[in-house]
Amino acid sequence: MNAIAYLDQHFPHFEQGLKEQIAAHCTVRQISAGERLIQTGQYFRSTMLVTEGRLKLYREGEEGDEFFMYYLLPGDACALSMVCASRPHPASEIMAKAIEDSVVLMIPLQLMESLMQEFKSWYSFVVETYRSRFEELLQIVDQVLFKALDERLVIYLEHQQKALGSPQLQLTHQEIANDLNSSREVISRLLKKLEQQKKLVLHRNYIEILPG
Amino acid sequence: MNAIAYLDQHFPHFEQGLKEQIAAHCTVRQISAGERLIQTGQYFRSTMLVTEGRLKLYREGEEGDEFFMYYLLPGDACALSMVCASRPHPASEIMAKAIEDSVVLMIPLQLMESLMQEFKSWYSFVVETYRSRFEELLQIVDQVLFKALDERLVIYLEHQQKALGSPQLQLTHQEIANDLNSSREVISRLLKKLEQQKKLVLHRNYIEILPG
DNA sequence: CGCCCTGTGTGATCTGGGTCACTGTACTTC
DNA sequence: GAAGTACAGTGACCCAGATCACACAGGGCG
Repeated sequence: MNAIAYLDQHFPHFEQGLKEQIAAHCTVRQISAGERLIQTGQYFRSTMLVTEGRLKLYREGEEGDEFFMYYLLPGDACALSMVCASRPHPASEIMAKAIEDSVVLMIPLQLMESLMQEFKSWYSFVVETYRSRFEELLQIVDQVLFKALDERLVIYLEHQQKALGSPQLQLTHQEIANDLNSSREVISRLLKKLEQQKKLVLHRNYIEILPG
Repeated sequence: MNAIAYLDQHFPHFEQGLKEQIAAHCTVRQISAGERLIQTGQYFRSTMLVTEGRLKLYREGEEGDEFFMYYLLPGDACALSMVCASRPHPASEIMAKAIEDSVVLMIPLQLMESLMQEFKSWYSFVVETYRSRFEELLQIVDQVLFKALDERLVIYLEHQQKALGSPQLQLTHQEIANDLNSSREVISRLLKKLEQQKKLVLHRNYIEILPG
């Protein structure tokens, strides 16, 4: 599948000319499940549009802790690759990992400015991407600040359900603990509590969210 | 003082035409010390440029908790007013408070897009503002996530010193506790510890940061 | 001067959640 | 089917930080 076809499929609201320009200059990159896309401490040289698969975006702490922030799904752009990219900068401090085989279009940064000026739909897309990531980040800030772990866990599970599009979540307790920067035992206990409250059922290797 | 004069003083890198356009459409707003500028739950209708004074920007939790995020100083723009503004949106969930008598230029949102297209210096300014606030927010996230309170307090004090431009910080322990979403007693104890480490001297109503 | 009010110091206690040390249970591989 | 290897459950313990309950100091003001 070529760049234009991907763009048609996941970015249908882009003008034709915009799609052509992107296609002419971008490179299509395949990422296999488990692979890391952005490494902490690495420069950006391109903006990324996700067209296939599912990526998880993490914030990395200094001691190698990883904290899950959000998913990138087809049709999404990595706001960070736009933002941090805009000028040379020491370290990105974020990390993206593909959890499925994925495809991203890499748009060289130099193109950004002219696309912004030439195409209204690109301008709005970029601004909207900024806006929504910014807001997401704000959400994260006050979850971490103001909410206890049990509440954060519930929100996390809801997120997963939405992003994965299924009430069966293929997650181990250990993974959840990593994503929330907590520990397995604590997550196990909290999950058990939620099970008792009939909000979910625990199985081996997956969790079933009950509706309601 | 009129808008052009303010712009000349604090935004000298703007093109002349840009300054004129802004001056022609913005309104100059005076805010007195202690006044709140943005209320949680309120829509934005303009982007703000700070030209005088000092504003503190808070994130508000659901139960009325306030968490200090950063200062807005002359020459700064409120990234949030750009971001959230870009489309009607339920609630801002952030709050700005003037700690000195301040002046801001309010630029109507409709102007944004044409300014972006017409003026390179405006485009870079906006992108750079996004970038730096985004990064600040990321810093905040991992401070809160990965650092203990004593370390966060040190960072906070450094911030204050930089933003206020003086090693005498006119802050009560209670204020600091509010800003860090902690409690007075804990802050008092930690400050005492820092005093014992000769990093600062505690006085009534102000804290003196020792160099080094 | 005594009164009050704001800011500060300090101990006692409580609790969420992290850590340690296990046990138990499925599933895989040979 | 035995052994090894993820995953999951559970108790005991610890600690940062919150909360409570004070006591006290300085500064204004009648």
